[in-house]
Amino acid sequence: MLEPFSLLPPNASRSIDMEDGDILFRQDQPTSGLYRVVTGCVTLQRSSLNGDKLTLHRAIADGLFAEASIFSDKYHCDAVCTVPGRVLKISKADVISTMRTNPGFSEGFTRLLAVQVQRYRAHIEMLAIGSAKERVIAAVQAGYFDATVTELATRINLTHESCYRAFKDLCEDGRMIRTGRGRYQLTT
Amino acid sequence: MLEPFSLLPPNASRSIDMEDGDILFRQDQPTSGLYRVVTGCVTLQRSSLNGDKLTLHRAIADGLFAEASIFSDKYHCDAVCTVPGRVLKISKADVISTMRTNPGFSEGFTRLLAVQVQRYRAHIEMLAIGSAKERVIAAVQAGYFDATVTELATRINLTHESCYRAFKDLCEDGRMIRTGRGRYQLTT
DNA sequence: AACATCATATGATCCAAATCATAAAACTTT
DNA sequence: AAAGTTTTATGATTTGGATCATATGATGTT
Repeated sequence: MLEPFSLLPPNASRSIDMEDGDILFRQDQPTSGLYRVVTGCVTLQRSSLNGDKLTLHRAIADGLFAEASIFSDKYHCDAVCTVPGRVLKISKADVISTMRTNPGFSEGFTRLLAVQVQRYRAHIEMLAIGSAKERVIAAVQAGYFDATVTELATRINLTHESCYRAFKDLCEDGRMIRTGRGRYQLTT
Repeated sequence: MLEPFSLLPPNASRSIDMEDGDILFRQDQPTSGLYRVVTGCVTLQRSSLNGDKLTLHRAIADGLFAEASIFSDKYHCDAVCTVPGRVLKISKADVISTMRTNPGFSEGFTRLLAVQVQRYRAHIEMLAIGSAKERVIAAVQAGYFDATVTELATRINLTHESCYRAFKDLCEDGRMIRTGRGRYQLTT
């Protein structure tokens, strides 16, 4: 995918190192930009009236967050660093002005969001699959199994134990084959 | 939310009645537009090499689908009617030309997608909540409980039985109150 | 080289949600 | 008014995934 943010002026983004617990923005603060995670993790959360926190998103490497801030006066949640690392802050003013002057950027940004919508929908359908085995199959078909079994498991709301067992059972069923330690692939 | 599609020329969309099993488009067909469901349900699915189908999305009343077709030459999945009803087909050519000539439309469309991304992320985090009771609480806080308990249950991947029991337990815990038959609301 | 950490892997046990069953109230439809 | 359907509701039972425990190979650090 073409990266629309490369079309922004060179000084539109700023690198920010973050420590555990650092707050990038708070709910109701005026919006100043969107972010891209380079390393680490940022958790977006909203505090309810009584005090308990609702996690809205956890952004990890290469993930954008607060895209909607471009269209809003205030951030609608808090952004807290939960794994130390680095983020790129992308200036709202620059995004807006570039959107108005550069149709390529505007279209690229819109496409990027459209593709994300597509992926999230597919992901939500995958999470609706009741059986661990079938969910693992769907996830592998969707190309989710690019790294470790543990990471795959977390992504599809399974424990790593259940995920290993699903792989094992699927191999016994002949629907997958073990190609090495922690390596499984679909048959057919 | 402002409805960007109201900015399209009057003849940009076309109403289509659909019966169960009707196919609105097939994978690899050239893209001609995106759709809005008026009534009924359209399932987007991709057929894998062996033959079994992977559901990517089920669009219901007021839901848009195939937004990414605007940026793609071919549909990347099949769209099949699974509950009879009616859809509005929105012409790709008109969307593209309006995006290029009307900044308000372009911005509105982008915002619409950004808000959807936001919602889907929050939804995915909600589905990661292990306990039925906590998931129900999060769903109610997010404003999901606007209709029936059964509908809420389906949205958050619970059976209606488990959802009723969660409500009951939460009332016993004093975290919710029953305000009538099938009516529950948060305390605090 | 020694040590720590992480991913892989599987066995044993537990438990919460699914499933199955039933029923009454509410609401459609005929 | 009767019949059918949907929603609400809860009890009994089952089961699949979570949890807990353990171990080994791989990787990374001092």
